[in-house]
Amino acid sequence: MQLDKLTEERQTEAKRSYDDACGTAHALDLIGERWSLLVLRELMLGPRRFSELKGDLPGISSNVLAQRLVELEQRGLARKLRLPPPASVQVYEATEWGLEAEPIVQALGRWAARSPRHDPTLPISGVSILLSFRTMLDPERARGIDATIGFRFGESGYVARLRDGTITVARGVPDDCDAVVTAAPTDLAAVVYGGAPLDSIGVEGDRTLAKRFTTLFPLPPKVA
Amino acid sequence: MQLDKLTEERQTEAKRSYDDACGTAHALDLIGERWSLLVLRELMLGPRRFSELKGDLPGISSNVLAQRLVELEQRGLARKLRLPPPASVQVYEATEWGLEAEPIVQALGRWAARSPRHDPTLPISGVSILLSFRTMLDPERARGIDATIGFRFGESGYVARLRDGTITVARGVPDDCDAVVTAAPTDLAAVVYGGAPLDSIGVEGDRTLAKRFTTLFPLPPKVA
DNA sequence: CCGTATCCAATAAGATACTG
DNA sequence: CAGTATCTTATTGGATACGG
Repeated sequence: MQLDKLTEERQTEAKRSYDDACGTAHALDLIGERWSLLVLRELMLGPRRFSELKGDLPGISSNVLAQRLVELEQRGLARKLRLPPPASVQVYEATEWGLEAEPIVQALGRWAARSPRHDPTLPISGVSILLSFRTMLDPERARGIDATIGFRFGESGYVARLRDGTITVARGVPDDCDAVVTAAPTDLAAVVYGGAPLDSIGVEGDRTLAKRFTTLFPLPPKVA
Repeated sequence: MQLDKLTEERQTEAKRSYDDACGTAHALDLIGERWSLLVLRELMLGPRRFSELKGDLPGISSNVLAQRLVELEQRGLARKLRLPPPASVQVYEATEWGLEAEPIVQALGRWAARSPRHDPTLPISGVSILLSFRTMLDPERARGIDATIGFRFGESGYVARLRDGTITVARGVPDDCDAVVTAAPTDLAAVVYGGAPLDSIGVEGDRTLAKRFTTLFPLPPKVA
C-alpha cells in the first residue's frame, strides 16, 4: 500500500518525458498524451462541463477525463471554474495559451483530411464540426457572402458569420441568423463532407444560403 | 503460443481508435502514438537509417522504434528502402504525405515555444534544429540577406539558404557555403535560442553572417 | 446529477539480451 | 547494424461504487 502510493507519486512528479529540446517534443510532453488534445479541442469554443466533455468524447472514461483535466490545469492550458450562482455549476475553460493550440488542431485536421482511411460517418461533436469550418473554409468560394448561419445541436447553439471570405464561429443563440440548421453534428457532417442531401437535416430561413454554405468546405484529394 | 498469435493479430487489426470523424482525432489515430511524430520528424530532411533514428531519439527503445516504423509504413507515411549497391544499407524515407505533416510539427513547435517549462538545454537532433529554423524564421529580420550557411553535425551535413526573407533547408555538403558551423546541435541551439556566445561553436567563413544568422529566430514571449 | 475513487483486465511502453 | 524476443512496468479503458 505504502509502496503503491510512493510509486504513484514518483510517476506524477517525474512523468514520462521525451527529454528533447525540440519544441515539437516539448509540445508532446504537454499535450501528447492520449485524449489530451481532444479534450482541449472541446474547450476551444468556450467552457464545458465534465459531463458534456464525456459525452462528446466517445470512449473516454471518467477517470481518464478527470486526469486529463487535472493535467491541463497543472500545465496552464485550462482552468476549472464555478459559474456564479444561481448556476453554480463548475466548468472547464481553456486559458489563452490553451486556445492558442488551435493551429495544432487545424494542422492535424487538414493533414488527416487526405487520409484514405478517414471515415466521415463516425460520430462527431458540435465543437469539432464548427472548428472544421474554420479549418476548411475556402475563402474563394466564400467571397461575397455576408451572412450568419446558426446551428442547434440539442441544447447547444452556435453561430457562424461569413464575411469578406472569412468565417468566425462562436457559441451563441442561433435564433436571429439568416439560416438555422437543426441537426445532429454527425448528420451535418454527412451533408457538408459526405455529400448527403440537404433535406436530411433541418433548415429554417434562407435555404439557398444554407445550401451554398455546405459547399464552402472542399476536401483535399485523398492520398491513395 | 497459438493463442498469443491470435491475440496479436486481433490487436493489429482492431487497434485502439478514437472512433471520431473529426480530422484531428483521425490524425491522432495515425500519428498520435508515443514517438510516432518524432520519428516522422527525423525523416523530414531525408532518409535515415535505423541506428541514426535510434541515436537521435534519446530514450526510444529498439522494439518501439521498430514498431513505429512498421506502423508508419503501413499507414503510408514512410517506406523502407535499400540503397543500391555498393551502399546496400536500408533506410527509411518519408512519403509525400508524410512530408506534408511538417505543418503539424511546426504548429506544435511554435506553440510550445511559449511554454514556461521549455528547457532549451536538453539534447536536440540535427534535423530538429534545422526544422526549427524553418519554423521560427522572422522574415523581417532575414530581409535582404542572400547567403548560404552550412552545418556540420558529426557525419551529417546540412545547408540553409537565405533569400528574399525566406529560408530553405536541406541535407547537403556544407563546404561551399558563405559560412560553415561545426558544432553539436545542442550547442548550436544554445547559441541561437539560449543566448550563448558564438565562440562556443566552430565557425568558418563569414563570421559576421553567422552572427547575424543566429539572431533571425526570435522566440515568442513566455506564458507564465 | 456531478463528478471522484478504486479495482481489474487489456494494451502499450521500456529494459535488456540476443541473433542473422 | 538492424532488428527480435522476452520480461517487466506503466497506462488505459471499463465497471462499479462512493460522496456532495
